[in-house]
Amino acid sequence: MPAPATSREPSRPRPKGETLAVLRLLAQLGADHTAVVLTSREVGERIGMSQQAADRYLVALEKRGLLTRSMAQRRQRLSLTPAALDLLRAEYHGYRRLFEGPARLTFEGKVASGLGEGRYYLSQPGYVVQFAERLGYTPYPGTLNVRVEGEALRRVGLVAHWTGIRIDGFQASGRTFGGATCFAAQMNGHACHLIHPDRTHYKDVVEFVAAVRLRDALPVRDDDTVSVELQES
Amino acid sequence: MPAPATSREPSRPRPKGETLAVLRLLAQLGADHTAVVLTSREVGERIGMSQQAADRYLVALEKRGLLTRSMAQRRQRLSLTPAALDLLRAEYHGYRRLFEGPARLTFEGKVASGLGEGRYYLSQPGYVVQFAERLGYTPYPGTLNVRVEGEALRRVGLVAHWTGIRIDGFQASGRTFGGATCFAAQMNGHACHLIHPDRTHYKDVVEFVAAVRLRDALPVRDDDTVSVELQES
DNA sequence: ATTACTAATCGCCGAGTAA
DNA sequence: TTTACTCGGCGATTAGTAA
Repeated sequence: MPAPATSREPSRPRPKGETLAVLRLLAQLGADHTAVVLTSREVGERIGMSQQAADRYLVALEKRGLLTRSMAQRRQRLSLTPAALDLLRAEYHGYRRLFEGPARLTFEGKVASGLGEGRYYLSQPGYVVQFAERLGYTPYPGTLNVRVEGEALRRVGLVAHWTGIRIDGFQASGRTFGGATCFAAQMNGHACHLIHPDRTHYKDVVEFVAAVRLRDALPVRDDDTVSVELQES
Repeated sequence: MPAPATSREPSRPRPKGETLAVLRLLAQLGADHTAVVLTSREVGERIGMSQQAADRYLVALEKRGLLTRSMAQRRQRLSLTPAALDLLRAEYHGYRRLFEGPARLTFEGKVASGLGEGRYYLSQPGYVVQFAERLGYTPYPGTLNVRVEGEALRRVGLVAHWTGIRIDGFQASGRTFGGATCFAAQMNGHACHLIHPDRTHYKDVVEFVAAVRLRDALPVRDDDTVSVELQES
């Protein structure tokens, strides 16, 4: 019998030991946006470990795809990968929440027409039962898509690190349906939820569900600009 | 021959292993403001370690003065000490600076008369030479004291975690002069520096130096309200 | 000088268990 | 049940070097 599908997909295994310290040091020295020239000895000194240990961390980080090393025989040029920055940002957000409380975010976007996928997914009982239970309502069977551009897109990407309401993936009809995380939102003042699928590949469109058909309730049509307020839970 | 006095006093030894993870977990569960009842097994589960390892961490944290445990024989009530929160806040600030850049802070306070100590310290050559070299000017031999109250006092306390311009301690005339950290500031629009001595015991008065006598340059007198803008470097 | 391998050592983890 | 000790094992770290 397989394990229950209650696993929380987006909670990565916590990086162990001084891995984060090394990544943070490199980021502080600018390896997040430019290549940085450092010897393993220098890295070790700053973290408080031997040259050998520092070197092993650097090698391990490269193997895990968190660090790019271009070895110039003498010295190595180090730069962090986007995955490493994601890791650091998740860590940052964990601390931020401690001292600043749940995050909020306001952005604007334009209503876009989807491909009708939303209706298909939101008619799957596996999703409906979870939405009803965890959001407190049965969503209207269809999503409202909002296209986000430019700087706002980057900000909206931060929700990937937020804690929200989990919707678990499941198997049905011989295929797999992925999980997602939901965040309470107000669109033009109307309560709804942003749906952030686990398998998101940095799109410029975000999806919303609500108890009613948002296009009628707001009301809005394609290309109308809407204002969204998000709240971490 | 002793080591050069260039040591940076306020950089603590980095906590090792999963110490920070345990502290952060406890803070997330509310141990920062209330006592939290948790078994060592529960702590271990959440961090991903055994009951024994978690227990060792709890015992070690208590020994280091970071955690208060009131053992009720069956279960322990855990609460973090201010020192632990300081540690977490320092960690938070390190990450914050990565993603948000140097911190800024604006507050108001009232000009207060000091005890004339400022003049004494600022006439010590050991300080003067460092100020001249690292601040870029020879300060007027006297500090302007500003009294801060209420919520602003808490915010000003955050500079303890900032990175600033170091002034190192030294020995002279048979006594010890402590180090300090300086931060660029604007008081009522006039450039100056806030001096944060290493040995500060949460006072409600902060000291400023400038190239000229600030009381004349602004001008201000005792009990006048001044507005200060701080900038991390 | 570097990086990074090997060997010896250290220390942390988890199992077992006492109180 | 708890907390928390001892002990065996193994992964991590450092010293010594090779390249």
